[in-house]
Amino acid sequence: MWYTSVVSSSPIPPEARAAWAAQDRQREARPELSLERIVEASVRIADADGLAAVSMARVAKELGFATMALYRHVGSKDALLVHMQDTAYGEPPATSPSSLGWRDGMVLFMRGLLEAHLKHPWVLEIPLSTPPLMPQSLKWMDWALAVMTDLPLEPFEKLSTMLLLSGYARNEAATAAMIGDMASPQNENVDVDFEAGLRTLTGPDRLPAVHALVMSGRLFEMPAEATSDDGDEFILDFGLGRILDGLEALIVKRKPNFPTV
Amino acid sequence: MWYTSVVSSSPIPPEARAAWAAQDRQREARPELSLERIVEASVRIADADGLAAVSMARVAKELGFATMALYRHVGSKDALLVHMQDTAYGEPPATSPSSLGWRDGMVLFMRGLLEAHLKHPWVLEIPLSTPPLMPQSLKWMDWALAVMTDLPLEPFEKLSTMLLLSGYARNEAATAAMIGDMASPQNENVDVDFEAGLRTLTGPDRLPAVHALVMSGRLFEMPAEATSDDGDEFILDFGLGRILDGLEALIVKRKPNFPTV
DNA sequence: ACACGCTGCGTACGTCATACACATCGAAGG
DNA sequence: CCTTCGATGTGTATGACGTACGCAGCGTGT
Repeated sequence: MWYTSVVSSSPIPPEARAAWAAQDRQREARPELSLERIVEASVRIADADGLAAVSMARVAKELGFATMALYRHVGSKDALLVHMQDTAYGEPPATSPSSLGWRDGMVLFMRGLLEAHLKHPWVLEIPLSTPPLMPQSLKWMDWALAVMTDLPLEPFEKLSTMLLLSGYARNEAATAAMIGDMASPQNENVDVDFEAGLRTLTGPDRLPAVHALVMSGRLFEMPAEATSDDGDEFILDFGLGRILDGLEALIVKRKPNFPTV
Repeated sequence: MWYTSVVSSSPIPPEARAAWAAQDRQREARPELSLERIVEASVRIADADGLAAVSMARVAKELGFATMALYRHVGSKDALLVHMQDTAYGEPPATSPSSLGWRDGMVLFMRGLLEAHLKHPWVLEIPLSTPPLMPQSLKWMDWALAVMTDLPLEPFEKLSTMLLLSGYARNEAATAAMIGDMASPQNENVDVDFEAGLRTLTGPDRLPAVHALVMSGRLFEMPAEATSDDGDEFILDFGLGRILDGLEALIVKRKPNFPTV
């Protein structure tokens, strides 16, 4: 209290003070700290150097602020991670969901989420800890539910379907990160280490089923038939095809004449 | 060198030295440090106090050794986490996989893995970073592949199916941890917070599809029809049913007469 | 003119993984 | 029996990290 009054009558003349203040303000010409800027910087760091490189200190330095300044906007590092996660999902497809058949729509949904995960692989290191109530999560959710509007499914079933496919996308991304694109269209790009590992760890008596599989020599061979026989579609991920076929089975059981596109 | 000779002719008489050595050996009556004991202690701590409580210091104290002693057996904390993860999976079902129909078998596979995750929820916080070459992972994999031995599927497809279902189990566990058993048979035990959150965050213009769904008031109502009409099966998780139906569709396309049990 | 609240800052603390040098001990080999 | 060696356990020290806390400066409303 008395300290401020001392400062106001300090040897520093008011002009000098104003000049310094202006300089300070210029330094504040950096666009001001905000949650958005913090999250965006964190995502940039994670994209470049991995999630482990995202420390409060590093993020602050990236923005030109002191470490503790971040806490005026984020609460905790865990909160920051949640924001990063949601940001990484990005926007759902621009295509209007109502303009698509349910099958194409759900494929687009899953593929879009998968791409988001591949673009920001570090999301896989952030555990799913909160219910999906964040903005981007909800936008994707809304998009998927819009695709399913007319399907003869209960609300609960639509929600489950959406969770099934988003979970599948996350799993595919994790599998891809682990094994190296085993399930991707171009089947050449296979991490041989996994197969070699299986080969040395198994034997006719040790994990015989795995052994038989890996010894077939065709573990990473895509069945030619797997190309969609609907016509012109490209090769689907195996699991995605199964899930959608299973959904279709339920739909036609409910409404035999329902269009299966 | 000279130091030891000084010790051997130190003021401490040989009897005393022997006595002290014996005492030391008694102290070593603790069963000796080993990878197994370290992992087991870590799992115990995680089960009791969560994964965050698992620090090298805490694990060492639990076993009565010094912190750094652990590094003679584990290499790094990340390695320890991988071991914990694999341990948490436990043993695959005791039931012989060949004694089961493929559908029952795959249900058992998924449910077993799901149970393992629910018993050790912290596995969800450990990212899947290595290809599944650890012992328990491979045992589960072998069990699932054994179930699928006679199915008319390519090796690649069997592997994909197994990954699809194990990933689904992990997702269900994550969803259960987040939302609170939404997809479980007893539909009473629902985390209302999620629904309430959706209700306040959405509106007719804001995320309309989600809004419509949550306003139906029947979001967490299980459709009565979802009880299996195959006969005596209990209510399946929705997603599991879809996946298996999709698999069945592929199977009957390959071999129309193949038994669908 | 002053008080208040908001934002940013600097210091300080406790925790963590882990590098490194050392001690102990049993086994091997002369 | 003495020496050597490799394996195992220990103690200390370091650097990074998240974050509690109190202060400073600015803008706004009285």
